Amino acid sequence: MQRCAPEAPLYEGELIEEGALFHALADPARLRILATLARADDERCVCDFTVGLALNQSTVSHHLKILKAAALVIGERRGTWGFYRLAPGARERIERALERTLPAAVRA
Amino acid sequence: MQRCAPEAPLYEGELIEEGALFHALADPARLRILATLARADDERCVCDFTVGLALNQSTVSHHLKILKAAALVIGERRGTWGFYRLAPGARERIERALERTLPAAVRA
DNA sequence: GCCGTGAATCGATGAATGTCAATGCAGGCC
DNA sequence: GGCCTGCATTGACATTCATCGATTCACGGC
Repeated sequence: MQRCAPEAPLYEGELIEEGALFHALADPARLRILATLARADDERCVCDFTVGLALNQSTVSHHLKILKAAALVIGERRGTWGFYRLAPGARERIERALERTLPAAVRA
Repeated sequence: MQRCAPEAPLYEGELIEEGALFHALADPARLRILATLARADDERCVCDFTVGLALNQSTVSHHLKILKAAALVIGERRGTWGFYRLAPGARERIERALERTLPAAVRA
């Protein structure tokens, strides 16, 4: 392969963390969970999602685990029920990841 | 299963399109391509990515196809070489998808 | 036309993922 | 204690995906 330009290094960052964060957002079921929590302003029971999404209970639990691993939600268990809420600063973390990838400020 | 609350519908939108958009961002190689294009302010040759990323040429082409399908980049072929640039409004589309999912304005 | 070159496409393969059924676990209630 | 209930975890399975090698395609130069 011959070069079409003398030199052209590309962005050096690895963006592994950003990829993992966006990956957690790459599923409609997880997005609906996040959208619901964002509009709730308080916690929601796990059974809400089991009923609302047309998904098995174990599948819902699986998605919640992924969202928790990505630090987008926080979960708490009280008695028999489990409650989840949006993690503080969840949107800000996504916005920062987006800013690191596609800076809004036009380049030099 | 018994309900922990009398009624609790969840977010009604399907968020399929948003999921597909975030999926395009859910890979470090694609993020590096986007980050490079965002900082370039003009087009970049495909061979740049083939050299820069430690990936096969066909793999790079595959990722570029995904980014193009997500309308995040636009590609053009001039002669033997192929050139890609960031699609106008790419960042805005992502921000709107984020806004639909996690509205910044606090809820009613 | 015939090569050479860069990029796109095809086919295959191994890994990761979403989903469900079954099981395990912790807490409440009798 | 024994049982029920809601959630988490495990195992299995089908699908999707990232990656590569080989092939094909489009263009330029001879």
